This record gives sequence, structure tokens and C-alpha cells, in this order.
Amino acid sequence: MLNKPSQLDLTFQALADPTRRAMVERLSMGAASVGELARPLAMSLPAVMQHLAVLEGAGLVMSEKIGRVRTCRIAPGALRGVEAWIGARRAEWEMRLDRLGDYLNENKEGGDGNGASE
Amino acid sequence: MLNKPSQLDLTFQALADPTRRAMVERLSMGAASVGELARPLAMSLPAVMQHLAVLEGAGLVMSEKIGRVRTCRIAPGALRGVEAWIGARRAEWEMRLDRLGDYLNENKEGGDGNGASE
DNA sequence: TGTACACTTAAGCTATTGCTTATCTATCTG
DNA sequence: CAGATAGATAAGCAATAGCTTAAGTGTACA
Repeated sequence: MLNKPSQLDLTFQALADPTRRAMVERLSMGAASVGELARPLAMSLPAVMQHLAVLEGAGLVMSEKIGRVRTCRIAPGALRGVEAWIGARRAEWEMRLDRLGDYLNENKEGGDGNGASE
Repeated sequence: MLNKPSQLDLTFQALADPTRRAMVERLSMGAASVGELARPLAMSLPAVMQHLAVLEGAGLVMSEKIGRVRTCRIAPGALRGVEAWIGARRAEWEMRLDRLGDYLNENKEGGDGNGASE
């Protein structure tokens, strides 16, 4: 039951929350402290820290504490995994459509004019 | 408290589960019935149906029932929203790196040879 | 030193998730 | 019609998510 989540699970899960996406959006325009990150969000600071922990756990965000302020930034290659997965699905999907196109072309001359789906 | 989730929330949330991603992977290679979808998954059929409902709710999958078998397929443009969001983040991020590059270049002649991060 | 600031940790509470089993409801098919 | 098939619905349950408030822990600065 305690099957540990994959990297992809963590990333998608992290991005599924609008607050966390807002944080990523903020950070993709430049580094920010926890306080700066929290200011526009209508929730307590501990809540923001928990979101931050999720983002770090997913490898989307890195942070470093200097003095008493923790500075957060987007992790390099953060979205690579998600992009790869989506790309792969797209590739399969388009390949399939190509094969369907080939099939339709091959059967065009002489076939019945049926617009069959699949 | 019952703030309705956005399309993007639903999509990321749907893809955050490995079972649901497996279903999408299966479907991106071709349409399948609920039973076919369920067979390789180590869980009850109702569980699969619930996952299917999530995928449909997110607009990732469509299905149509004919006779007693429901056939599922990937919804066209399913991943467009996610791709757009990721693309936007990437764009901002790269723009920011460009500006940093400009800054470093402008300060290269005469500056100290520091390989500063940020 | 004292006090404010910027986080951190801990505990607790509700709603949602991801299952389960049990019980239908429609199709087929012999 | 009597099964068997393919799926649908309902109820329930343990675990997790997303908050909250209250009470720390270090830093900074006068």
C-alpha cells in the first residue's frame, strides 16, 4: 500500500494544484524568497511552505537558505520528465493517425467509400 | 471551499496517477473497451471505471457505448492545455536566461571573471 | 541585550482519493 | 426464456491532501 510514487507521479501531482502552479509561474520569472512567494497567496505561511515542500519533493524547485531568508528558484530541467511523457504520447498518437491515413489511402481506389472510424 | 477546479487542474490531477497514465498510454495506441483497459490493471473493474471517469472529466478521454460494450479513445487535443502551460513556463524561463546572458556579456569586458550563479 | 523578522515545526481537522465488495441493469447467445 | 457478458451504481473505508492555529528556532539590527 505504501508503493512509492514515481518521479512523474510527483511532478504531475505537484502541478495539479493551482497554488503550486502559481508559485512555479512566479519563480519562472525569477528567484524569490518564501515570503515573496507567499504574499500574493490567500493562505497562511505554513501552508505555502507545505506547497513548497511538494514542489521541492517533485524536483521542480530548489531553495537555499542564507541568513534568515530562503531563496527559491526553478530547478534546471524541472519539466523535462513531463515534456518527455507528453511527447511520447503525441508521437504514438500521430504515428497511429499516419497509419490510419495510409490505410485509408491504400483502400481509396476500388474500396467502398466508407468513412470508417478506426 | 467548493472552488471548482480549472481545466488545467483536472488534467494535471488526472495524469498524476500511474494507473490513469497507463490507461492513457494504452489508449494512445488505439481505442479499447473498458474490459480491455482493465485487464492489465491489478484492480477491480469499478476502480477502473472511476479512473475512466476522472480521465473523461478532464477531457483526456472520450467514450461511446454501443450495445453492451463501451469503447474509449483519446480525446483530440487532449494534452493541448498542459503543453501550452509548459511551453509558456519554458518561454519565460528561457527569456530570463537570455537576459542574464545579455547582462553577463555586457559586463564581460572589464568585469571580474566571476562565474556567478544568477 | 532586547525585539522584530523570516521562517519552521507540530498538531489537528475536514474533504477528497483510491480503492473495495455487493448489488443492479442492460445486452447478447444458445 | 435462461444463462453468461460487459458494464454501472452504491455504500463504505483507510490513507492522503490541504489547510489551520499555536508555539518554536535562528538572524539581524538598534
